[in-house]
Amino acid sequence: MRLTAKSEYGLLAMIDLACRIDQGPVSAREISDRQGIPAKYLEQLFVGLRKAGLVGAVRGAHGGFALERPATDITVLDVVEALEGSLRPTVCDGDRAAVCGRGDACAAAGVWDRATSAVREVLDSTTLASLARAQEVLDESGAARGPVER
Amino acid sequence: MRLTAKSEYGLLAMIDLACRIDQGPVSAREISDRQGIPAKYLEQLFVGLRKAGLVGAVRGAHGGFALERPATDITVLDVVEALEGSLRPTVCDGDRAAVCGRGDACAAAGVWDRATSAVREVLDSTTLASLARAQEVLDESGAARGPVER
DNA sequence: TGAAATCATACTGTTTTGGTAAGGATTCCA
DNA sequence: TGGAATCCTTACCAAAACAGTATGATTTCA
Repeated sequence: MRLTAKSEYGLLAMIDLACRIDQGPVSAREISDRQGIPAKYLEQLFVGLRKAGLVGAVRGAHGGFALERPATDITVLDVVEALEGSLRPTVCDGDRAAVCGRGDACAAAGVWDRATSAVREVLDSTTLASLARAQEVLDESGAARGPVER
Repeated sequence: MRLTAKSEYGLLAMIDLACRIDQGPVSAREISDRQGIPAKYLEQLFVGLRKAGLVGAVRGAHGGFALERPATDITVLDVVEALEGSLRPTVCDGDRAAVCGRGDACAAAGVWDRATSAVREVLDSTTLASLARAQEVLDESGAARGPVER
């Protein structure tokens, strides 16, 4: 169970797309500028997102990416697993269970499973739509107070 | 937020200790044999556990380690944080929040926070006492069915 | 055709991980 | 008193993961 920059960048990019669903394809370059994500790195992330069926790509000039499903049907878990692989316990999974020589008869394994399930539940119950809406509200109130300090 | 072999090994060792509270100090060597943990690596882990006040050490021949508090007062979170440091989101924490240039005005940050809180809650609501008890039950039923296959 | 954009693959410097090595310090027991 | 057992400390190391960069091919529009 690991959450790295891939998840962070990927989620920012997906929220960005969700905020612009009716504007046609959005280029990776545009998103990388807006979100402060290294351009070439973001390109790689979009490969994963596309292969997972979360975004569609339009190649060539004026191309870009767009959500392939409604934002209400894409969860944060979808994004994370597209980029980081299946979200399993990093400890005591698969072969590692053999470490303690107990297999199923290991009391510790249950704790890691419950922790992973708890994360999955949080990520799976949050949709891109709700995050995009929240971000728009934040942007509006921020704009009302003036530009963001950097 | 990362759970590595340190947490897995450390928790196994602590459960081992909790199952032997009334037997005086238990040596690292003994635990490493029983749990299949590299001996010298386990020694390092005990340094962290001792500095966190979770175990007490007795040096010299017939020395070893013992729980410093009742097993009912030690949670899995205590063990994990003693070994891995404070359990915070690995994404969008501290300086990383500056990545998106939004600071507090970032909708994504809330998701990572909720995920981390969910893990903390699971780990903090599980005590060594309950795990030790569960392990003893598993060991008994396993012993009744014969030796564990390896 | 040329610019804009995705797609694919390979490379790289840094950090983390999961140990190992070597020896020192302390305590018990014969 | 001298081992032997045990914890303590520090240093070292190889492999993997991470966070990008680099290069170039391919596709599309104007």
